[in-house]
Amino acid sequence: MAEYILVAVAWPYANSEIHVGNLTGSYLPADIFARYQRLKGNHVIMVSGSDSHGTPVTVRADAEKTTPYAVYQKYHEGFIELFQQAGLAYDLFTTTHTDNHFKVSQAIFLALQKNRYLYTQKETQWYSSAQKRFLPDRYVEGTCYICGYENARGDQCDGCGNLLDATQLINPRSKIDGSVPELKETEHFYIDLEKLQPQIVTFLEARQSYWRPNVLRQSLGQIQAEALHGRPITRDLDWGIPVPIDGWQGKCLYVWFEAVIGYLSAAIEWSQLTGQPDAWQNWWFNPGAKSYYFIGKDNIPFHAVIWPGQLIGSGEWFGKLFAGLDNKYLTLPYDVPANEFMNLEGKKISGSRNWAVWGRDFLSRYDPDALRYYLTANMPESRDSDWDWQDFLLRNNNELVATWGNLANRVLSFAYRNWEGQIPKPGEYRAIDQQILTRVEDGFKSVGEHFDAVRLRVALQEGMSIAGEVNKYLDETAPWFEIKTDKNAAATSIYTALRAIDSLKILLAPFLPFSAEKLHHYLGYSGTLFGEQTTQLVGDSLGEHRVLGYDPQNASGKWAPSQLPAGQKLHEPAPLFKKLDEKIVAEERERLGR
RNA sequence: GGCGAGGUAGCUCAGCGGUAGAGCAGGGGACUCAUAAGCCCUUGGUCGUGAGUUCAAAUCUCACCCUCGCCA
Repeated sequence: MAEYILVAVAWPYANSEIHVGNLTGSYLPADIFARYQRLKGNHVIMVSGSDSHGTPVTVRADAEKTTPYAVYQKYHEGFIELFQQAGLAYDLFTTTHTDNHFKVSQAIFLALQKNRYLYTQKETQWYSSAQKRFLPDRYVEGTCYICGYENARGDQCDGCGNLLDATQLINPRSKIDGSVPELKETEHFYIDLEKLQPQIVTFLEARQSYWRPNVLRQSLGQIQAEALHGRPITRDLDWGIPVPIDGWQGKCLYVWFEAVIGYLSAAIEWSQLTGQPDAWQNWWFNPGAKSYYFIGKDNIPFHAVIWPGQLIGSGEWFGKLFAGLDNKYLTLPYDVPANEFMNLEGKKISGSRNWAVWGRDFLSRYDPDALRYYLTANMPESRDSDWDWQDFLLRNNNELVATWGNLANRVLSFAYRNWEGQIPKPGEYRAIDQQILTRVEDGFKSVGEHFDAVRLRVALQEGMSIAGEVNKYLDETAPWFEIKTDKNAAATSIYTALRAIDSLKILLAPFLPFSAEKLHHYLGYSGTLFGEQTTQLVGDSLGEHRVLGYDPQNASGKWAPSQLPAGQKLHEPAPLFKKLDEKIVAEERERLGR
């Protein structure tokens, strides 16, 4: 029976470009997983969007003498362009700056309040009278009250490494304009995580048998070591979602609180845009639906602890307030397969120092499947990994091109040339033919199991090792000899090999969608394996936002072994991948850090 | 500072109590359908450091060092 699968993907912050570390950390694994689930015939929605609010966007806007709105729009457009080029097939990639998201976030806030999981608390914070706004801790600099270091940030001192209480800084000054701030009292809403803790623990315990150990320790382990405490969910800011309470003008929901709600609001927006307004409930009000959250390790506490807390705390009230339905509870995360980080040439990726491989820049010189292959083969699933240009070159040339691309190409071109451009008709299968076909067909089970457990590296490895065995099969049957003496035997070998690559095409399609479509075409099929990426401009009271979508209508790929029909007309084949020149290694390294 | 993850062949990683494994790179060989790709054979490691438990430790315990994340 088809399952409802929600693929929830981290929301990129709309104040910087996306680099390969971001891609391999969450966006790419999510897409690979979603494509697999689509091939399986499950009901998949993959959603995310630009995280558009918060101080960093405002600060950049000030620096560039523009508006936060313009800053977020600029990066948002760039994200959509990149995701199209990289084949990241979101059912909806939207933004947090929409009427819909505002409404949904406010409803979650109110539901938490109805259930008495919110409280307010007064505190003092640095206030810039010059700018007429409160300053977040990290935008205040001053002398460290512990070590005397003069350029300590409000949240942490780079001199002694201690975390600081910003209000105790000596000689404070605004990092934004250098003005001297003053302490001022302010009041904020808090989410009562202490009260939610027992339910959060129950939620985590129910999932500990299959969650990744690093995720479990950062969530359940952390809580067991140290109890949860309340956390502020509002800020003194005007760029964001207003607190939906009278008398709270000028305050907004804290970004971390509202951005995660995007997983829910994006599903709702997707329903509306596709003309099925209640469809989101199949994922969000369905205890049988499975939601997978693809995020980086820095986000584990938010997704494995606090977000479930927000959902649990909303209880029945979200359904009542937002949809007028009783007795509906929001679906809790099924899995949070968080990845570690990717470094670059042995050093931490740093955007500000340009120590990064940027997604769009990379794709202006190389193909998306080459990127997807390397990032999957090297995905930081269980520990930090490293992007190394030499390694990229070697893996591209020796694995992707040599093992898989060359296999497809040698089989296709041999068939095309010797059987008038058609799939040859095989004779009786010999033991060796049966053996390789069984091996390939078993791949749907073995690779599938790895996918189900979100072990993408191993899934790819298994697929590639099957490709290796088909190469061996060809060497053993040697159809280029057979054809000289027994064309029928050669036809059997080549048909078998074609059928094997037809299956491998599907096994590898989630990783390598562009070349899989090419191969699908060369093999003479007319449809496409996957649907199409689309964009559209949506208007609401906050302005216009472009969204990236996915139209599955023409998707014909199925997670099942090949039934390749003999006699089918082939299209003239060409290599699936490009071999790269050794000189790119030095060239690319030269660009870094400049 | 507290919690957590990781440190195994040149590179990427698996193994997690019982004579060190895979892929790629390196070396050699037979072939030629193929993007000089594929196939066969092969070199290579005192498993971060030090100590302990055990008949036996990469695998368990403790300390320390290095990298990374989270929290206050």
